[in-house]
Amino acid sequence: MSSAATTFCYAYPHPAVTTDVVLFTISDEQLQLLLIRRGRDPFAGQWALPGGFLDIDEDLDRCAERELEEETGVSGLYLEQLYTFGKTGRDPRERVISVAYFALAPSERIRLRAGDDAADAAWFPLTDLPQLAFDHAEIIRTAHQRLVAKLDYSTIAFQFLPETFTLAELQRLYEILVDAPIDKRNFRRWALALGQLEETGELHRRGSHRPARVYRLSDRERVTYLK
Amino acid sequence: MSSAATTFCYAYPHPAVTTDVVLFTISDEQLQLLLIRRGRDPFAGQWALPGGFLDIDEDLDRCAERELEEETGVSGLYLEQLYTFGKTGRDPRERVISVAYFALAPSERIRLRAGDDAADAAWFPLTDLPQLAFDHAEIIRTAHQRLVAKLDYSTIAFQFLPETFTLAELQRLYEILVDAPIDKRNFRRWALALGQLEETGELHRRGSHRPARVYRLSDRERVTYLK
DNA sequence: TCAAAAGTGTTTGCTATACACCCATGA
DNA sequence: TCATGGGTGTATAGCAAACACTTTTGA
Repeated sequence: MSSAATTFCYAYPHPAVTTDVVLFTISDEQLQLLLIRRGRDPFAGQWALPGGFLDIDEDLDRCAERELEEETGVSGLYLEQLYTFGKTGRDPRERVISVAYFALAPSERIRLRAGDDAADAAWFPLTDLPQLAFDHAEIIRTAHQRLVAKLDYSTIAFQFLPETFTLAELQRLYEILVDAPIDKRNFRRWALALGQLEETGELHRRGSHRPARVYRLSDRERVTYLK
Repeated sequence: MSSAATTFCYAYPHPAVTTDVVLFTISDEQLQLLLIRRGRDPFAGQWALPGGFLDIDEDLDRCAERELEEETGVSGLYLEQLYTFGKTGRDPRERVISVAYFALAPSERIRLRAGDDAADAAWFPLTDLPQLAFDHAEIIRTAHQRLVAKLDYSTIAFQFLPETFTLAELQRLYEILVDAPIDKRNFRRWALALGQLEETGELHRRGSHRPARVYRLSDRERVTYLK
């Protein structure tokens, strides 16, 4: 960032290290992810994952967290290391090792930051992505696979939920993620049996029909592994 | 390695990148892993995972493969990226990001290379490890967790098998890994139902009892995911 | 009173587990 | 013929999947 004339020298060549974050959310009844339009070369004007260079005295996780905060203004999102991408030639400037993370956000929590470093930031449906810079298409594929795999054996999807929600909303969330209808009675039995939902006592009145009970997660931070 | 007076300079500080490999095998009826005694500082004389610095024009996977070959003399082992460890201060010399891999070897395939770069190399039972350099104890913990998790939903354990084997040997392998006895009939039904074993036609005569049928994997490379 | 979504149990098939005896061999 | 490990089937319980009607509300 600072272009002082200082340089940093080593006895043998060092790669640069970055973190890139695949931030998923559900909005508009679709799985979407956050992309940034690049302001400068390489790939100026193209869309890319939010990310950037690791500070030399900064932990990897913290770097990913920071990138996420810079783009979204939100902290405390679910964030997990995904995979490290390091093929030679993946960045035309120099050798770059990218430690990729994936993150999940409840949709309404995020109001994208205007302006900032990145020229532009926007949500894209996973099914309709623009052309991407670097090997970011591959990183996204890997992240999506991981997300889908984890649906089966963890409660990770609950990280998409707002503070409070109804069982119908939870079910709809899962239907979007697995892209298939789910049986209502089986789903509700499963969800309640997890023992992680508690009723708020409120009722959600929406239209001319029976109101829905409102739930919250008993431990918002916790992602449990099933079976 | 070459201590020419050349230096490599950058406009901002770069961390070093290494790969470290957790190589498991089964031998002596125990899960064991390969450690190297460090020849030089830091941690000279202490045991550590095999690993080393990434060459600037070398792919990450290739780097891990190379380290493995250098230590064991064997190539073509099962090798998978595990996790990237990058806490500040994990190496006292400079900032080092380590991309850890885990690898599995059939026991008899490995004759450790004498001498070489590393002062010494040896197998240690997971249950009886020496003090370890850097954060390698944590890396090993992570690798072991991953191995155990994968037993449940993949055929990864087959990578521990020699070219040919009997069902009793396969069962014994699993019993060691899960550290519990397994029902013989259920196990054999499960193993054969996978459709990945083929009889060689040979019989294994060992002692004064009925000889065992000998099997091989129908596709040695393939690790399948169950369910 | 009607339309619309919320809420609720039971039956059925499948998969995982428990369990005990005969077989083939070498000594 | 005996000791040793190799090889085989069936019954049962627990879980996942299929399936339809009643309740509550606002208009």
